Amino acid sequence: MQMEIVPCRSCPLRTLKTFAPNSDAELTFIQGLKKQEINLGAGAQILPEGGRTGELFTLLFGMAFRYRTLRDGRRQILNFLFPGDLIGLQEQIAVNSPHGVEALTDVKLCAFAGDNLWELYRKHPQLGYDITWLAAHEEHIVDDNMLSVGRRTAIERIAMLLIHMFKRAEQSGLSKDGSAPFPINQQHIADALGLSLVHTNKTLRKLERMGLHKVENSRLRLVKPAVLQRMADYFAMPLRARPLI
Amino acid sequence: MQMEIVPCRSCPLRTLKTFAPNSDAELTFIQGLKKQEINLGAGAQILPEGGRTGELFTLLFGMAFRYRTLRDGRRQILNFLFPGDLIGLQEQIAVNSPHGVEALTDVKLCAFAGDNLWELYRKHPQLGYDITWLAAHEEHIVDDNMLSVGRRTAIERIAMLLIHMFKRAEQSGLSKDGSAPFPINQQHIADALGLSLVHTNKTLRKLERMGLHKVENSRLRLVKPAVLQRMADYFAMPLRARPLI
DNA sequence: CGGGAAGTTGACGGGTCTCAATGGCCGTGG
DNA sequence: CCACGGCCATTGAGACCCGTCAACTTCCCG
Repeated sequence: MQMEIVPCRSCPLRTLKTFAPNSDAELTFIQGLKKQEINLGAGAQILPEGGRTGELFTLLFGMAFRYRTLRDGRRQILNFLFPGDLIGLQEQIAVNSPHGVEALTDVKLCAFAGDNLWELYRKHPQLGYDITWLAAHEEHIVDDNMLSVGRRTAIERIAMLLIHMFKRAEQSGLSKDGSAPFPINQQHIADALGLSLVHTNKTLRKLERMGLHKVENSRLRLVKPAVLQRMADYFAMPLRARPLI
Repeated sequence: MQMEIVPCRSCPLRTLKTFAPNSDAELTFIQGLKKQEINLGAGAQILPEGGRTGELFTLLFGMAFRYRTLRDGRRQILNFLFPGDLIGLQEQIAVNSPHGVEALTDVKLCAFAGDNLWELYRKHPQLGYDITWLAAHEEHIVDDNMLSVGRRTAIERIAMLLIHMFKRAEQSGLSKDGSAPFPINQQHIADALGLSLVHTNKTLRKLERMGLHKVENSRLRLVKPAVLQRMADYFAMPLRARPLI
């Protein structure tokens, strides 16, 4: 899993138009914050639920998800994480991490010491603003999921999840030839949508039989995106270019 | 509804131990940001869903809620807002407000011009950090609700909501004599928990008949908080004193 | 006294859950 | 090379939680 460390300046993510450019001074500073690069395998716990690491990560490569569980094991996936997403911000405000983060694929993380965060705000206010932006953006995604889980029917929820995963992968430069990586199983989908595994399977198959999407080799293809969007009452908001720390 | 404007320095909220103190310079700066004080009646739209005001508010007095709706009218309440909560931060990252905010009681708002936000980060990085804290904290609350809506049963959800509302009111200095303001009707509860109105009513009555709580005169009293907490698998995280902008 | 909003209750139907069994795929070890 | 086990996907049957429909009451306020 070990690979040479990439300088922030030539981070491959920065070539994507999804991300806003940073000044030279900012890049130098970010590089200074970077403590190490961490590679983990699929299934690894990036943050333990209820634990504490004090570290802050940026996901550089791969996918992951945030989750919480009840004592009897029921699990709720809060949102999925894509390259460029920040991990561990909520830990900064609480004594313990309120949620766990688990890798879906092999991942590469950029690790910062959490106690450097204050220095960032002081020396580079723009980067502070960017972190707020990322926090607000993640909340927006959770809001989206909340609307699904609370008020959409099972078939609408699944349609929504398919669209959402596809769009996010596209924005992260992960899709090609009209298909996006889809490294999750039906249990993940069920836990993200507040459904049972069995009902998730049946609903997913129904959509597939209707010819709206296809999953092959852990890749997702939206065959009739317009129908899916109508079904899910999907509406995307235009966003600023997102910051990358 | 009009009342005289309170200087931030003598804001009654600042006497609560819930909130972290600010330096003199910060208070002066915050006072400078303050554009006006706005009073609205119960039921007023503070932020229109899908609209745009560009303003940022702090809720000084009263309660409100954030929500999103589907085109056919299904509504999901994302979280409830208490004094000290920031309103409109997500608007800063998007072209339009992704959610609506509605007043539950008569409210008093402290209005800032949204485009001053950048100045705040530049001149008072600590306040920038505080805003990130508030954003992360609100996300944590939405995470909590997400776990309820996705994975708790109806009775567990309602127990959770009762505990949560009570604790939040306590922290905001709103409770007295062991009872907290409860300015919401059963439709609000249903929309917050992803339940139907009828089922919410039946479940709420069941808890009341079990003698676990009481609602009288729009005030909530937890009669057997320990039982409710066990029922809901409730666990509160210790937090830093929260910032107040 | 009238009317509307909110709460309450019963009956019924259905969407979703649970239980259970089967098959495919794949890595491992004999 | 094949047997085996484990993970995942799939499917059917039946139960139950929760939604919908509808009627009625209570409360408040004009």
